[in-house]
This record gives sequence, C-alpha cells and structure tokens, in this order.
Amino acid sequence: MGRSPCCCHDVGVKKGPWTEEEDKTLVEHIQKRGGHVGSWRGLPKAAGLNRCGKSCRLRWTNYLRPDIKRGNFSDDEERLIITLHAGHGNKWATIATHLEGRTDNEIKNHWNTHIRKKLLRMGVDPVAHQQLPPDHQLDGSSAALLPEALLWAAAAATLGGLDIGALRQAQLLQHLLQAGSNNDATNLVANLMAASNVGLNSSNSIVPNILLQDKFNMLPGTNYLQPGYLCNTSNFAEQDVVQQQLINAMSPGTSSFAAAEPADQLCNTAAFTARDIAPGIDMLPVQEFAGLMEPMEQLPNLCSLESDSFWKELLEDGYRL
DNA sequence: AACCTTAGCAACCGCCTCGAG
DNA sequence: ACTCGAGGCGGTTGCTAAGGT
Repeated sequence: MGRSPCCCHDVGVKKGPWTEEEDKTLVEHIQKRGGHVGSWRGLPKAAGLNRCGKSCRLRWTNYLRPDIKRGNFSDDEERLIITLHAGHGNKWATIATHLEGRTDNEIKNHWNTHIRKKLLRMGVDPVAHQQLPPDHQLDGSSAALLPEALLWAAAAATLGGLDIGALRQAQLLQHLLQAGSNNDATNLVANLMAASNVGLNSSNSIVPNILLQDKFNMLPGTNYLQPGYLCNTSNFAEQDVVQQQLINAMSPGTSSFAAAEPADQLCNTAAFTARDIAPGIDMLPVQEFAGLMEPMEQLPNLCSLESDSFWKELLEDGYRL
C-alpha cells in the first residue's frame, strides 16, 4: 500500500505557530458549518487558510475546540493518567478518552514533563510501573511519597487491561488512600463507605475486601470480615446486604487509630466471619486474590503486614501516606 | 546585562489504520 | 481482495520563557 503524499509537503504552505487571525478564520469557518468539518484536506482552501489540512485539524483538536479543558491537571487526573498508563502504555488517545476535555497531546506532554519525573522521584519506574531498585532511585527526600506511588503503580499494573470493573477497583483503592490521609474517624468512615460503594457495586469484579478489612480493623473494637476471604458476588442484592450490614455494624463513636492493634494481630482474632454477615455469599480464599496480585512482585504479601517493616510502619502510622 | 541551561508545550513528521470504491 | 485517500496516532522537534551563572 503506497503512502499518499501529505498536503503538508505542498510548496508555499505556511508552517509554525498559528496567529490569532488564523485561529479566528479556522474557528469561524467550522462554526459556520455547525461544527462539522467535512474534509480536513479541503478545509484550508474553503476557509481561505494557507495551511495544510493536517495542521488545521491538529490546531482545532488540540487547541481551538470549544470543549477543551485547559489549566493544571488535578491530583485525581494525574492518578487516573498513571492508572491508565499502566494498563495501556503510551496509548495517549485511549487515555484521553477517559479524561474529559483533555487532549492526547496535552496528556502526553504532561506525562513527559511532570508525571514521569514525579514517579522517578518517588522511586517508581514510569514504564514498568514498579519500584525501581534502590541504586536507581533519585534520593530519599521523597520517601514519604513512596507508599502511595507504589500502591498506585502496583494496582494499576495488576489491573492490566483496564475495563470498567478494573477502573472501579482503582477508584476503590483511591478512596482507601484518601481515607488514610488523616486520622479523622468520621472522614475515614465516609471514605470507606464511598470505597465500598464502588467496590460492591461493580459487576463481575472481585472486590479486594482484604484491604477494606484492614481498614475496618484499624478501628478499635471492630472486626467485620473474616480475614483471608474475599467477597466475590456480583449480585447487587447480596452486595447491598453486605453493605447495609457493614454500615449497621459500624460504630460511629470510634475516634482514632492511636489505640489500634496491628492489623495481623486483629486478623487472628476476628469476632465473626463474613458468612455471619451475609450467609450464602460466595467467598473465596485470599489465595485466589493473591493469584490476581501475582505480577506485583515488588509488593509484600498483603496477609503478612506485621512481618514486613515497610507495611508495619505504614499501618502504625494510621495509613498516613 | 549578557549568556547559557532547562522546562514546558505547540506543532510537525511519518507511519498506521480504516473505510469507500 | 486490493488500492487509495483521509484521518488518527505517537514520537520528536523546535520555539519561548524562566531561571541560573
């Protein structure tokens, strides 16, 4: 298949930065046609522009389009980009479809100039989305940022080919991280409920309740889920039962993490099982979840929190990341 | 003040994919 | 099944402004 010559090679076609006048001409031409461009190749002549069609399309889609959102990227947008990048790689156009008002070019530029460097500073390989070996990390000054970066990168890498369920799981993780941002119990409960909403409502996706369980266990006197088990139901009615019973069981008077026992210790003293909460719901041993997490070689076993100093410190710090 | 370096980003280039004929 | 035109995409370039010496 022979490649057609690009109109950009035409002699006399202007290149380089667009002037205000050119922008105005292009916008007015497209608006006159009700936003419908038709043929980009034929547009310059029709609009009276000395540009190639490709250049016009690029200028319109990346800059002049009315629905483009400009300005700094929010933390949420950055997290989403990292998550999506782990699943899709440099498929900027695919990533852009998940960020309303952002163009692939803008996301690509932001990745290369900001996010990539941020991840490197945090000791995370921006390509493999895994922790870099110690001798490849920049310095220890950003060590406090490592847990969040790791969790995000690892979760994203684990999710692999992203689908709606996977994205919801990523959101769940995000809520969990937000829940750990301070010691306010009310905020924690609100975030946990938000997290469980995302997880429990996702159809055909396994909700990592082991993570929720650790969060719940951080509240004194609460043990809601049998450690080592996951809720694997996609039945909304059953999910609602679980959720309602979790909410009912939640004791609102609990205050801080300060008196919380280490998670593993609590794991061994579960007050009642998940089957007590919602009989009939299929529960899977955590080993199956561990199977899902297999690619996360850099992460410690989630059931061995107490034995790993990194995670132990993280837990004792009340998930303050 | 002049020069150099770096960061940010708009725009370009060339290959790929898709759909009509 | 094949060709070809057109749009889409990702990598890269080059300009500009800000910061440093």
